[in-house]
Amino acid sequence: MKRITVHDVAAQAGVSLATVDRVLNGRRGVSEAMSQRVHSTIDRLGFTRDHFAASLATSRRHRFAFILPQPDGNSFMHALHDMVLAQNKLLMTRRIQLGVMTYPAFQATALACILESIDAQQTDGVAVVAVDAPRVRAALEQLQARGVAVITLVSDIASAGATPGRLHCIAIDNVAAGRVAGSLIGRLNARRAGRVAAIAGNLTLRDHSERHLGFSQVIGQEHRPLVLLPPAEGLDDGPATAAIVRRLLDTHADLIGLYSIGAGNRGIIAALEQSGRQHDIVVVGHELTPHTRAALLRGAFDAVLHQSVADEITVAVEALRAAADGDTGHVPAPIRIDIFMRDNV
Amino acid sequence: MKRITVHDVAAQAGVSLATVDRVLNGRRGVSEAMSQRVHSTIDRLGFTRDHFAASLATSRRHRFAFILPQPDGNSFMHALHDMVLAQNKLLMTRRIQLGVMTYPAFQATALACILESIDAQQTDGVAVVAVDAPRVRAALEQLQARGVAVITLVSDIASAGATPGRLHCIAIDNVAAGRVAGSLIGRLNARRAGRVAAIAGNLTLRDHSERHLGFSQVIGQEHRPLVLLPPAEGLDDGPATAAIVRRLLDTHADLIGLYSIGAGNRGIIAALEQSGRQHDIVVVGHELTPHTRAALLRGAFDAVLHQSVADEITVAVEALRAAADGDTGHVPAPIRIDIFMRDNV
DNA sequence: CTGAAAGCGCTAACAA
DNA sequence: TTGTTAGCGCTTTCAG
Repeated sequence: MKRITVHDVAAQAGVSLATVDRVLNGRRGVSEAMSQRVHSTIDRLGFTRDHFAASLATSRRHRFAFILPQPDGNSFMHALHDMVLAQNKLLMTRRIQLGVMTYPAFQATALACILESIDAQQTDGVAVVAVDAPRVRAALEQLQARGVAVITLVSDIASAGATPGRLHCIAIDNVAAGRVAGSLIGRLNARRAGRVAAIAGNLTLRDHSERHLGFSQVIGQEHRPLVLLPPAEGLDDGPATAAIVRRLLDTHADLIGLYSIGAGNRGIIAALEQSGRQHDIVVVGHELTPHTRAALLRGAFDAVLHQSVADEITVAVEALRAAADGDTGHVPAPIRIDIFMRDNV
Repeated sequence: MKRITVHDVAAQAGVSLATVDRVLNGRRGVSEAMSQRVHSTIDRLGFTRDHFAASLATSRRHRFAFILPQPDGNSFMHALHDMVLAQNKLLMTRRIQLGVMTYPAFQATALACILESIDAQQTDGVAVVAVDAPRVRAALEQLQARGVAVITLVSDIASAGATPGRLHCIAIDNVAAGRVAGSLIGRLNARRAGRVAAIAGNLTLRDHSERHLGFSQVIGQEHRPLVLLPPAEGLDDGPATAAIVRRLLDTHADLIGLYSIGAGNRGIIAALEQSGRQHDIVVVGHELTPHTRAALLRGAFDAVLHQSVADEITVAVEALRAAADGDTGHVPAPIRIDIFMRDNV
């Protein structure tokens, strides 16, 4: 019960190894007749290419750059950062090297500068947590023109016109996430009326604005007893979000729902718990971190919407590898919106 | 910028390839001094073993058997079945072969017979959706004694005594899942009182009984306005579960919560929608299938708890491979409890 | 206990 | 257009 190899195929088809290889990899330089013959013996023998041998023979290496905002106090970005480094260790054995570069959060110019400085010779692909700005978009198109595969991660850029600016966007469906938050806050407040608020980091980020869109759709259309306040921006900063929450609590005695669209959850949790009103307000946030997890367990948060950092890195690397190997037609797996509540954290 | 290979390590350490290989794979027959020397040069040079070459050189193949209940009308089991076959195609290229065997659902004896008939020579590992019964347990221990790696999938067996009966259990935390269901039904019924019911397939299955345990804990301890009815068993059968639901609806005008612990969701959905009371009752079920998904979108179901079939197969295969390669110390990744609601399906 | 040499199955120069 | 031939980096006999 031996394995069927290219040798067997070559012998059976009466051709050489090289011909089999050409057919197998769809390379040109094979006559139609030969190609047919090889193909038919391939599936007559039930041959399947050995992935390990193939990878060994092509001594190809890949270098991918991950460009992320500086984590600062942002646990999610911190986790993303760490996960890239962790994956890098594992991927070494598979001939893939990951590098990380960071830019100050929200700073389109800084991000663009980094993108513009990337050496296309040294880099096969780039995954970027994008800031949606013209210069960033231009830099990404430039990179693609120089043969670097580009995907956005977590937050996308606008795709105006014909050229998409990036190959894929690896992220959750943020409008849907906002809708989930809206439904949760609406339904957990069933038979109750009052105001609800949403706090974003920065509404120029596409992920934040998309979440807000979905949220306001659901609250506005399906939960009429709830009144949505105008969105606030806390720049993903703990003290800033805490101040916003304190102001909301002071101003609105009837606040019964709060959606934390971005980061800065530590500030939100602190301000809520200081007020003692955390159990009267349904709170939904994003990204499971030690802080949001603890808040869920204490009942300060009611749900946390999450995107698996591990999945995102895996899918991103896979997409970059496919692109670098010229495998068009690769469709990256969608990233699930995970809902965490007290009992499944 | 060449890759560092075993040759480099051997040369630098002044030993032969074979010696490097021995220390690399922790094989015996190397003096302590040699071992030290090789180890130090390995991390001096920052050598990492090339996964592809290693796999190619060891022409090892693995055959794993998946033993599942017959899907019949059970969409989840059907998906599991299909996923094993799909993964089998992909894994062929990685020298892993997956086989599927089925037994009539719930039938411990039939399952035991299959397990007892497995050829330990032909099989490196077994993943089984278990029925918890003494003879099944004995058969699994027997298999392990004959050198076959055994893991349970989705539903576990009791682990009495010292010998665990299986190496790992790849499944969600079913008690936690039941708790999530309880919290959802309790909280979505806030400020309301009434009865809630749970319908299992068969409470002798550990996954079903664990879910029921978690559910009754939360309802009993945290949602006092809700009264939990005794559990019903529908044998994962559509018509049977439909009949149960109809009886519940007739008997209890104040039914406001329903937890579908097992399968047979099609029957539950049909009976609910026939009654027209589906929007007055908070319904939580398990496993996202075309039917439960549609029910979520229509509002007949309020939430679906899900275990990713793809993840489970992947983790199971990885665990079996590790076991077959003698890699004790491998810890399989936990399976997440996914919560799906209308907007994130 | 250590070393030399022959593959694993596929790919890619280089010839023909 | 087709064939020949030498590896890719590691493992594994089989001698020493």
